[in-house]
Amino acid sequence: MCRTPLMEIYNRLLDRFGPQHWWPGDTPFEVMIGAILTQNTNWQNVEKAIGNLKRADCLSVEAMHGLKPEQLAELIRPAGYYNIKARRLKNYLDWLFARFDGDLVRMESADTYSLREELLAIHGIGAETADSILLYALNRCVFVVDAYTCRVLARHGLLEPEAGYEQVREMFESALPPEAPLYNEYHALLVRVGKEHCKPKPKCSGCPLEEMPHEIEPW
DNA sequence: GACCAGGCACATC
DNA sequence: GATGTGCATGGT
Repeated sequence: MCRTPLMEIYNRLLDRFGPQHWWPGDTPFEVMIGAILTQNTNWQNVEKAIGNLKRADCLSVEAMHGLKPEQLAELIRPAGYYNIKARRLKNYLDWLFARFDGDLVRMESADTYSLREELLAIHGIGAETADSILLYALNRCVFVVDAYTCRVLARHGLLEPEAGYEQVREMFESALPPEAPLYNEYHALLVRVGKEHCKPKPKCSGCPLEEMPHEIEPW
């Protein structure tokens, strides 16, 4: 059994919270759209926006691509930053059509890291959004780092305060077996424990990582 | 009313 | 390269 600190943390979180069944989304496309809509936004607000898109029958590659930016903005208004996000969604859809003719099946055949580079080149798609799409929509073995990941690890002294996104991602990917279901569950668990026990302020309480075994130390 | 939420791009120094 | 700012809704 793998006993690295990061695996130990994972096992603790899984014991405490159980499987999180992420990402909430019915289809890979819905997951992709949710990844963009949730940028710096509460998931509850994203659900309202996705609900609007579904009711308008616009939660498909073709339908959304056919919307004008202002129409899309109105539908996603509850998710906040709606003008910016409408533009970002359009940029993503434009790329999907330019690169794969809007066909997600064709997207599946692309290499993970060349796909990652292409996603990062889209205006409005940053590292976390790209990796969320790769892991949660396409089941690629890429660890998603987010604000919760950094906050939880930093709060427990497991991260250098100045660690950047790529550094944290590589830390996880080099410490864990390369299994997408593991990455999926781990990130979801970090969000869960972050939401419930690691508020920005005051300090966290009742966190299952508070009483880590002695052998688990910062690296 | 203040704070927070599963970022990102851009301006400025 | 580091730091600050705009983008915006909705829940607590």
